[in-house]
Amino acid sequence: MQHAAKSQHEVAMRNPIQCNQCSMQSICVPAGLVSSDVELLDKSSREPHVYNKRAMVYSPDQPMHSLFAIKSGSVKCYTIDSEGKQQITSFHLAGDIIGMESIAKGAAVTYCEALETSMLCEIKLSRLFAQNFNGVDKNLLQLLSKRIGQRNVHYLNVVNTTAEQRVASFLMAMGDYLHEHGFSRQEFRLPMTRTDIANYLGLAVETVSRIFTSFKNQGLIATQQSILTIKNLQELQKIAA
Amino acid sequence: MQHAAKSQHEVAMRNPIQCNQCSMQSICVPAGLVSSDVELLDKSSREPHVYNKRAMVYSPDQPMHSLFAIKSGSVKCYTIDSEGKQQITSFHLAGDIIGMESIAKGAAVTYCEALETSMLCEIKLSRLFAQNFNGVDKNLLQLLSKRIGQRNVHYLNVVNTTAEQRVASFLMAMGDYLHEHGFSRQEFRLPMTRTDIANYLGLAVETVSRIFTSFKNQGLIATQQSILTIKNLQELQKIAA
DNA sequence: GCGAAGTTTTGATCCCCATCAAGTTTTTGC
DNA sequence: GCAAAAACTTGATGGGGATCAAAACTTCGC
Repeated sequence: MQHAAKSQHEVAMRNPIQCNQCSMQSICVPAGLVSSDVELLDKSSREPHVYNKRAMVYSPDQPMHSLFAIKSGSVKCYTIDSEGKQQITSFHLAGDIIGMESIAKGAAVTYCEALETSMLCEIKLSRLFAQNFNGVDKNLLQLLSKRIGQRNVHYLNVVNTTAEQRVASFLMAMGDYLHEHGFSRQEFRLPMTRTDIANYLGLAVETVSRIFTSFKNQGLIATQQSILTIKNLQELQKIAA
Repeated sequence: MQHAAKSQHEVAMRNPIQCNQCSMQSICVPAGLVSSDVELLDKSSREPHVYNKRAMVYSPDQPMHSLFAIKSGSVKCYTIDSEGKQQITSFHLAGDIIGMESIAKGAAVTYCEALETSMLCEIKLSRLFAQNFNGVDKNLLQLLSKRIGQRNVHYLNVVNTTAEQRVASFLMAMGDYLHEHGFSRQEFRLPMTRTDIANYLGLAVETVSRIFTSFKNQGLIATQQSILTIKNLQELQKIAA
C-alpha cells in the first residue's frame, strides 16, 4: 500500500487509463482493427509520450495535425491575453482527448501544459482521414459535437452564477468525469492549484479558498493535501444547481 | 430606397445570404456536385423553411439528425435552468450553421428560437454521411473544430472581463462576422434585445443600457432604433482588448 | 391608428467578490 | 533534509455591477 506522501510523479504514473476506456479506442487499439489497418498505426500513435510537470504539450500557432489522448495525468489549456495574463479554458484528465479546436487551423490555438507527470498518445489526423477506418469519421464527429456541448456547459457554469455555485459545479464535474472513467466519484486528487481553479472559474484565489473552507465547515467536503473527499454529494449538487 | 420604419419582417427577408457565402455550400449547392449526387439532395435541403419571430426551430431532447444553415434572419440558442431562467448560449446570423452540438446525442440540447422572420435550410446528417461526398466529412470536422474555438473565444470574453469589455467585444464580434459575410462592419441591425445581450454576456440589462449610453456619449457608437453604427472602431477595439 | 405590452433608460442603494495585506502551510530544489 | 519559493488561508476594505424603482420610449395586436 502506498502512503500519502508519495511523490506526485509516482502518483501520476499510477492508474493509467486502459485503452478500452479511452475515447480513441476505435482508432487507436489494434484489437479493433483488421490487420491491414494495423499497418497504418505508426509507433507514435501507440506508445504514449511522457510529459513532466509544467512541460508544454503544444503552444499557439505551432503546426499541429494530431489529437492527443491522455493516458495518465492531467493538463491545462490556456491562452495568454495582450497584458500577458493567463486564462485557463479547460482542464483535462486521463481518458480525455485534446486538440480538437486545432483541427480547423491546422495549428494549436491554446497552450497546453502538463499539470503533473502525464502520458499522452499522439493520434495523427492523417491516419483518421485515411479512408475507410470504419465509422471513424462519424465517431470523431460525435467527439467534437460532444465537446461543443461540454464547452457550453462550462460557459453556463460561469455566466450568471455565484462563486459558490461555480466551485460546487466544478467539484461535481470532476467527480462525475472520474466516475465515468472508472474512478471514485467522491474521493480524488485535484491536480491543479487553487489559483488555477480560480482562474478557470473566473474568481479570485482568495474566494475559492474561502469557499473551500466554508464547504469544509459545512461538512460537504474534506481535504488532505490535494486529495478531495466529497462527503455530502446531494447537498453539493443542490448548491451547484 | 427603403425607409427606416420598414417592418422587421421585410428587413429580415431582404439580403438573404447567397449559397456561395454559406459554410454548407460544398454539400448544399447542386453546382458543386456531380449529377448522381444531386439526386441525393432532397427538397428539404434545398428549399429554406421560413420561421416567424419567436418561432422555435428546435427544443431540447427533440430527436434531431440535421444541421440548419441560416439563409436570412437570426436565432438565439438557450437553455432553461432548474428555476426556469433562460440562459442564452449563442446568437447566430445569416450564413451561420447551427445544431452541431446535437450530433452526439442525436437530439437537440438547447432551445433555438428565431429572433426575427428567418429562413433556414435543413441539412440532414444522413446525407452528409452518405459515402463519398468528396471531402465532406473533413469539411464538417473543420466546421465543428472552428465552433469549439469560437465557444472558447466567447468564454474568454465573459470570464475575468469587465462589463465594458464584454459589450465592446460583443459589438466588435457582430461587426466582424457581418463583414466576413459581405455586409458592413460598422453599420448593422442588432436583431436581439438588450435583455438578450445582457443575458448572453452575463450582465444585467441596466448595465448594458448604461454602457451603450456611455459609448454613445464618448462618440464610439450611435444607435437609431435597432440600427447600430460603430463610429470609432479602433477605440472600441481597444476597450474590447 | 390607438391602447397595451414590452423594451430601454436613468437614478439610488446594496452586496458579492476583487483587491490588498500578512501570516501559515506545503512543496520544491539543491 | 533544509532553506527558499510557492501555494494556501484568513482578515479588512472598496468598488463594479446587481437589484429595486420608476419613467420614457418603441413595438405590437386588434
